[in-house]
Amino acid sequence: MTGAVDQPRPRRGTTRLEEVARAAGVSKSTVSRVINGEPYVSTKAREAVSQAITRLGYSPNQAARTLAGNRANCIALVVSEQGSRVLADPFFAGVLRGVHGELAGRRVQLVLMMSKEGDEQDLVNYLCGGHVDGVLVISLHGQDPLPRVLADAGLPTVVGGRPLGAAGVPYVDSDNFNGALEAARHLVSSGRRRIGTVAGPRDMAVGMDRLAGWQRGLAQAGVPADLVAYGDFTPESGATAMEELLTLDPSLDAVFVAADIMALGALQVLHARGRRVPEDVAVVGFDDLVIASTAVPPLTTVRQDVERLGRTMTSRLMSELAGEEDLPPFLLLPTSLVTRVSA
Amino acid sequence: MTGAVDQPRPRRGTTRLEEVARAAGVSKSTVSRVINGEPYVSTKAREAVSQAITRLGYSPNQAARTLAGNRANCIALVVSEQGSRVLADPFFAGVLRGVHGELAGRRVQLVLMMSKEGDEQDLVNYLCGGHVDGVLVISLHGQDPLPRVLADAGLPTVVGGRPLGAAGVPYVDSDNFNGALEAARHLVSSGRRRIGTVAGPRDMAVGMDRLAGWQRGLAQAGVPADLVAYGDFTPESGATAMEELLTLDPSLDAVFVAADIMALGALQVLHARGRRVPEDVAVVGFDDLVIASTAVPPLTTVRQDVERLGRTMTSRLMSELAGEEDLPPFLLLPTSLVTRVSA
DNA sequence: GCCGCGATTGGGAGCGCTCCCAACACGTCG
DNA sequence: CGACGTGTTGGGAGCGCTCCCAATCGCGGC
Repeated sequence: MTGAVDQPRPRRGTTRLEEVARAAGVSKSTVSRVINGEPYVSTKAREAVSQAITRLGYSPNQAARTLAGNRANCIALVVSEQGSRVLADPFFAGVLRGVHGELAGRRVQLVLMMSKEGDEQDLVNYLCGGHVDGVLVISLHGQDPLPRVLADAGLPTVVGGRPLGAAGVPYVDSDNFNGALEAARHLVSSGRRRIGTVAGPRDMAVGMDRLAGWQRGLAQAGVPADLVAYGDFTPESGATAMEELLTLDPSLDAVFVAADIMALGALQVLHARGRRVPEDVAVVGFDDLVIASTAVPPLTTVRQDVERLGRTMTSRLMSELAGEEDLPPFLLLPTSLVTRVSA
Repeated sequence: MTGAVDQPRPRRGTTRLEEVARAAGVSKSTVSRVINGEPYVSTKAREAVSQAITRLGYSPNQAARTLAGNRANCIALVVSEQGSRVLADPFFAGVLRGVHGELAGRRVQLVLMMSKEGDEQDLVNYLCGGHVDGVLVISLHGQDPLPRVLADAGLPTVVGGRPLGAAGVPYVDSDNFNGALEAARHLVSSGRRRIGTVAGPRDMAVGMDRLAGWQRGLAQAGVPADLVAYGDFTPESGATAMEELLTLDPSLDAVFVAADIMALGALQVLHARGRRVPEDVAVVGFDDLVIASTAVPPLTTVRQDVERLGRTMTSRLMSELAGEEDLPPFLLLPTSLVTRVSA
């Protein structure tokens, strides 16, 4: 009916904890203690159990542990499906790698969930239903209420990227503001004076933070920050925004594009309009995607370490789950300017 | 000790099946039947239960279902960490989206696992330990024994991308051969005669299949297929291979690059060597990544639908889990040439 | 009017594990 | 010398669900 797995295959020949106990000549309790690294087990018993486990190829039944222990040994990574998929791809893959790397060695599984329009309630029910110990949310669009809801339900939650609609929920983000600030300074210090920006969407913190950094950088240098166009993290929107900027001020001599993927579109337009990069117009991107180095010309950009973002989110969550106190309400990861040819 | 979650929080206030039963005025059994869409429930009872579920926000405890039902309601997506990460990114994200989309509506969770050097045995133990009902493997490198091992252990397994080392395990792949064939034909029919290729690694089926398709295409036209250089699905390797080809035959007038990401490197080299694209050298890529359209010039390429690959893998696996018989041993998904500027 | 059979329902035994508690073996201390 | 720790062990009650089996309810046919 639901299309679920409905073929109840015969019980697989899994070795059970009890068999390990028998093989090691101890009780179930002792085996359990060894598995969970608890104290109060003699060295002798511990070794006997370890050997039995290896010999039998025993792997504890997660479902049973979860059920009995009231602990899922499992965290969820939730991705809001809304927002630009284009942005999502390399970003998401990087975060995922970080999350997974940080989880390696801990006996914690990762389940992946994507929130879709309409099934938010199902998602919340599931997450709050004790199936997971904590949640990592990658919130792509601004006012997503999900982190707030989860946190209010008492479920440990860490958000990737500053959430606009969930003040108070711990988050980890790249230092978008200072990255953009550095980009602006770089352009100013290389003698540019009419500096525009292709900003990200107004409803995303990442867009606003990079815009704010750019503004501050120009303001500090006494350069006007009036050339602003908005895109949505697609190449096409980058192209459109670039055309807007050229219309606003044909004498523009530099542009900070708030994402490499949009910078590709911008470069195309500059190319088509006969502007040489970097001679006529300098371009700085953001993210340092793989393709930044193969752009024509190779793109100067602000590097953010997305994999580290994933790792940091995870370790922050695990610390909370381990009961650590006085954890920071947010963490900002450093960004750095990568100078190539375009600026 | 293991760094696992070790704070046994107090039991969360989850509503249980029994409470639903009481609220609906029926027995646990009846509620269970409703949840699982089983027959032999009166309309009246079914409705009462449904209402109670909604009202109480009930979500069944997966751990308990798994434990009792001997069925995990969960499949694993395993990614071999080896192989090019660059290739992995957009490919992986696309597959994942497909898998997830296909799973939507089925009560099946997706857990993500990456195989790392050294912990293969743990992975196999875990997967074969009854924690998952089936496995999707994205096998990036050639002779990975994992699919074979899983299949031999009786665990339903579907591989994404033709596996070299696991004959007999069902797989889904894009039709790399015919895609490359079409690319070669396109180049021939546009008058090119010295056509090279930047092939993928020799130990990956995707590399060999695309190479074979290109060879066949040229052979059918009576054009020599002697200009071959190999890359590893990174832009840098694409650049190096392109230089090789130019050295092999400076009069080359077209190149089929077996991946867009390598094509970017190739374009850079052609640019640097003063060859105009497509006037002097035509370039066809493969994959149709987002960045293909923003390359300079926009890249003609063979499109493969990675998301559909993920969907197809999943539905194939679910069919098997549902006990369907006579399922195809493999499935090839069509590819199509997307003509832009570069060829 | 009684029987049989299909449609429905309820009861309860586990699934494999964790965790609480009691039991025991040694010391040491008063 | 007995009371009292500290370290170590085993036993057994559930965790929330599924699934088997038995009980019940109609209802048409003989």
